[in-house]
Amino acid sequence: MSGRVTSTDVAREAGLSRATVSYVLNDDPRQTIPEATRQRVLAAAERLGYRPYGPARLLRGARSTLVLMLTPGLQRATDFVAAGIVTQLGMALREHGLHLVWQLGTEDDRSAAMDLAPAVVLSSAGEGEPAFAELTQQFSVPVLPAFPGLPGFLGGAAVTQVDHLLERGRRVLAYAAPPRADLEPTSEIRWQAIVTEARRLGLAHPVRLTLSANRGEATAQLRALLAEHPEVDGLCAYNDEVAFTVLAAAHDAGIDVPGRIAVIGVDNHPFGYLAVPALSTIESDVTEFVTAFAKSVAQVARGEEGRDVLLPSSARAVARASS
Amino acid sequence: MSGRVTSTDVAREAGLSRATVSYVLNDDPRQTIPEATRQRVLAAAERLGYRPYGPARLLRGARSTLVLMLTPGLQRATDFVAAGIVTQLGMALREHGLHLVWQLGTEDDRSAAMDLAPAVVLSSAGEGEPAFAELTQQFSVPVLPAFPGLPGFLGGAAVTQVDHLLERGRRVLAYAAPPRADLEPTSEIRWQAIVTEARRLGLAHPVRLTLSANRGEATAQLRALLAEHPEVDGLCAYNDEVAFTVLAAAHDAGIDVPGRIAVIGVDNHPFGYLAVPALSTIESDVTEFVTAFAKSVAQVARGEEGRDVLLPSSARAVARASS
DNA sequence: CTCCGTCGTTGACACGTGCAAGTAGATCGC
DNA sequence: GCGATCTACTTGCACGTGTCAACGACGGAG
Repeated sequence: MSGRVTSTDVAREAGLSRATVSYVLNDDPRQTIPEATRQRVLAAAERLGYRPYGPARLLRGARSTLVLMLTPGLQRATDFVAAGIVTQLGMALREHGLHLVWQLGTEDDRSAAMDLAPAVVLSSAGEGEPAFAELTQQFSVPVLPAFPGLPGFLGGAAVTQVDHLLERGRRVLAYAAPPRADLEPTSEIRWQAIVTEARRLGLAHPVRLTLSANRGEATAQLRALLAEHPEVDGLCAYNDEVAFTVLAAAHDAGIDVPGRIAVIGVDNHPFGYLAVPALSTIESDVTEFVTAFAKSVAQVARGEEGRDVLLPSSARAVARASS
Repeated sequence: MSGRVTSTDVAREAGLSRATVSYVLNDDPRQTIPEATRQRVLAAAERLGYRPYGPARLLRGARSTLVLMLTPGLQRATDFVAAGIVTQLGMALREHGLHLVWQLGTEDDRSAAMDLAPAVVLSSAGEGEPAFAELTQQFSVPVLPAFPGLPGFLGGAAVTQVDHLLERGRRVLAYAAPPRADLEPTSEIRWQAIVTEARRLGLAHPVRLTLSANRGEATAQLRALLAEHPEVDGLCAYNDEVAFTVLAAAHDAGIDVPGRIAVIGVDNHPFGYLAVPALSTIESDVTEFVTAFAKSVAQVARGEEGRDVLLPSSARAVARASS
């Protein structure tokens, strides 16, 4: 590396020592520096385009400003919820002087974070999972769950779905699960929450259906479901994508929504507003979570014990034409 | 930092010098090391859980394995195209020994990359934009456009839209632009490509419409458009989100799609398959771009001159019920 | 004039690593 | 038998930074 401008260069340019330069640029309050030399250093630094070299200051013992977020890839369109949280979190952390960087892909790639030496690592793996403990060991850095309290968050949305359909006068519910096997754990949480809430409200035990991703098959499945369970009049979908599948199937089967059956999704995907009929859904306001979580992460980054923050377990129904 | 295990610790544990430890762990081919000591070092390192400290090796002059991607936040659901490219690129770069990290948000935050000292920076800003030159100056690191040849990419999709509608027997086209002002530059590229292709094919000059995000307003707009231009029988949407708006408006207005007007979007959003009617769209295969681009980035990271790689300007029509 | 405190500045060290150069001891060539 | 080569290591420097302790100058107090 020949091209790097070091603080030694600045010192030479300003005709001062490197120490003085360092004191000026970090404006160390314990040092008294006359305005004249201050300006001299600043001018020299500006002239040379000096930028302190991160690795060197880290080596010296400075705390990193980096927060590393580890998640699997963004394959599905519905991952936009997580993407939104990450985006917001990045902005919130910036106000604490921290910088969020995001690494997609398999989490077992340990060498990744070596070069960047983050202050904190956020992992999408839940706190209980084995991958989590492994990470803590791998980095010599605190590891936090990226989405703490996720089960409550997921369950809360499902509960709100049931409450909303009850308000709309529905009494016998179905649950549409996604076809992807890797979503099974989350789907199970939603399903259990729906079952529990239905029981609490004195409703009939809900019917569960794993909906095909194929439109024709989904149509047949929906027809069969309503034939077999004619009393079903409301449907909670795993998320808006599954809800879209239900709407498409209902349209193709000539089933009236919400006349014959009411449908509600989760996520408040922007396309839901444009569905036929417009899709009712559940929206979760995560802004207060994000700000609280950012503060907690900042504490951990400073070496303190971070306060526990959980994703909100309450959610809001967005009522549209499909329910 | 008390807790860090250094190579000195490993050396002491193995009863050898630090240099030997370094040679073993980096298996330096210029050194001959007997298997016995080799194992001794490896065992000691394993026992202590030693992980070399990235900043220190960077300081020593090692090349960083990090590639920093800078883009604005992922707000809109349609950003999933970019998200997909980023995900794929991350995997491709890993095969070159590089690690992609992604920072969302405003690009003017220069201090961000300081701590992580990347080998290359990828900016979503186009090569021509002023922000681009600024970045190159700010980092002392090569900056590449994250999506090179974006105009051709965008135009190619639009051209394919026109060709497809012509194949379907449509002769007079409309173009539906998005309401967001920040998309205007991209939208203009699409519009120009459509105009040019229509002229080349001897079609009438297309009609341009900036569609409201409000469903009711969009319905009125679409009605007015078809009343004013009764000869219009095909519509190219800016992307699938706008196309969804068109489909919703057509449904609400009682306009038959594709009977009265054929509609085609861009992006191949997964929800398009579930639209009413199923949305025709344009799909671009970026895998060969991604692999070629990853190779180019790896060259630049090694200090060589990277070969120019462009996003594909050709695209494929996905024909569904809406056209 | 001497002593001492303050101000402004500097030399020197440490952080953890990679690698060039050097060094004992063993082995080889003649 | 003795220098030359080779093996298996070690000593030591450099990377760029933050900061402690020291140091000269200077001015005021006695």
